[in-house]
Amino acid sequence: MHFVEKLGRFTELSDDERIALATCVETEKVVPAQTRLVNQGDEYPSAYVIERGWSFRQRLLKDGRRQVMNFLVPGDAIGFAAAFFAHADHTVITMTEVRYARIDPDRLMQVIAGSPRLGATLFWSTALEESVLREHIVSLGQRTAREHMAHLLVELAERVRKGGMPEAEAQLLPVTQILLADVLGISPVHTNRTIRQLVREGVIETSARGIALLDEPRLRQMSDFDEQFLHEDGGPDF
Amino acid sequence: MHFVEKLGRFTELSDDERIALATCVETEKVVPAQTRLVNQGDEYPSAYVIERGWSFRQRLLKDGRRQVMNFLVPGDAIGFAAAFFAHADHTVITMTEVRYARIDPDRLMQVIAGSPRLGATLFWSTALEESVLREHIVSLGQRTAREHMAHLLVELAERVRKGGMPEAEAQLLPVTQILLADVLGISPVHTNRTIRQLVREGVIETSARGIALLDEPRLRQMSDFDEQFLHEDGGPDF
DNA sequence: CGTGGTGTTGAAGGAAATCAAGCCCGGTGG
DNA sequence: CCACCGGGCTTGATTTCCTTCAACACCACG
Repeated sequence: MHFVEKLGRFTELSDDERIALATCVETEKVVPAQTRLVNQGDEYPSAYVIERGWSFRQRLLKDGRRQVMNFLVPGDAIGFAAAFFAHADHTVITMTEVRYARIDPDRLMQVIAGSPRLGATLFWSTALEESVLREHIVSLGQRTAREHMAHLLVELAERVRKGGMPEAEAQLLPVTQILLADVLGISPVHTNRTIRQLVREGVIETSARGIALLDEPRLRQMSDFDEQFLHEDGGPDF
Repeated sequence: MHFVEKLGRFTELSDDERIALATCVETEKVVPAQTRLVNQGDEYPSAYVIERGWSFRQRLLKDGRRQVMNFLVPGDAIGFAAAFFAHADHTVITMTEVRYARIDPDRLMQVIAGSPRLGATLFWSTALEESVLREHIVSLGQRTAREHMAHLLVELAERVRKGGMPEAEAQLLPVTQILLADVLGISPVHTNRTIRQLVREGVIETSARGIALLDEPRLRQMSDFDEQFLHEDGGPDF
């Protein structure tokens, strides 16, 4: 029930609200790495909430270039707003084994109708996601590859910490460098050089399974990380 | 009442809903160009809807670099979701004289509580905005300066067309090249060279007051513009 | 009639892409 | 068992795109 917990972190939910929310959760499912949860161009399948593991959103251009939008960690939602659209404009792929819950959109609508506070809270969590997108825009437009990389790593560490991912998994970002290149909008070769440099400086560490942070304070400093952008400064005001 | 009209384009609103929405609109105000409607770091002032003119959102880094997130055209909303946050993480500045309406958030909340359909519609319009941000990420990450510029121009032409801006204004994007540089994430000099090239090719035209499109089909083609991303394919499904 | 913001263009330097080659490692099949 | 293969990682050399620096023209404005 990460979904209920996540919203509960924003607003103090009553027991009634918790119970009502829980009735929206349908089946839970576990899928292996490299599974497509949503397919660009297809009809939007449904609404989901990630409960365990890593995934990411990507968008393909006609000539094969791809851009990775963001990563999804436990507590993140898929398709709450986007489900309004006829077709998905992006693909969601799992990077590890992932457990997720299907949410019944109609039921959710009913629940919200009964509790505007819940609606506002949901709205809030969408706004938070938008904030992450905006920060990505800033990174792509203004930060150097090095700064962008550092910023991304700190952001993920932060989000994962709040998302209730088990400590062991949270320490390690399970990405290939090719994937990372398409997040940062740079070539795989340059991604590699940037990573190697950060490793030489001792702020990160690489292994076969991914990237681990060694010196988060320095990463924050070199990326000019703004504590405020994940908006820990409060949820909706009632 | 562009606000009501805009939402009305997504969903068939009843007269009651229209009237209820209209009661949320407080004062209307007209401000000159270069006015700050929202200030990064300040408390979020309120919620607004743009009714006439051009503005943009920007975010400043500590060292002075700035990134422009997106442009705001008539019908666009400011601060509906973001007002939940304690502090604004960006600044909004007008580029022309702008007329906007203040929306009473509390009143809006009440109205939504009385009509979940309205809430969903508002939610939908937020999702649409997010879609524009995602496209900006794709452009920054994957497209060349030339492609990005072409894509931006077509996107704005399209949005402005749907936003009910007067034909005369809609034809002209009132930007300085320095501003455009901070949208595209490139230097002013390179922005200039990119523009000059497009002018030489005869697809756009510049004047003291801004940029005008001459050959939209070619711009679409060179930017691989995807008709679908502004999601004309339908609003919320009831 | 200066003055500052904007636009324009050339020249030089730097960041990142591309091209190319070799490595490690896990999987697969002879 | 090991040869082979493919995917990801690493590094050097070269090229391309974009930045930076610099100079000047233009024009709106005080």
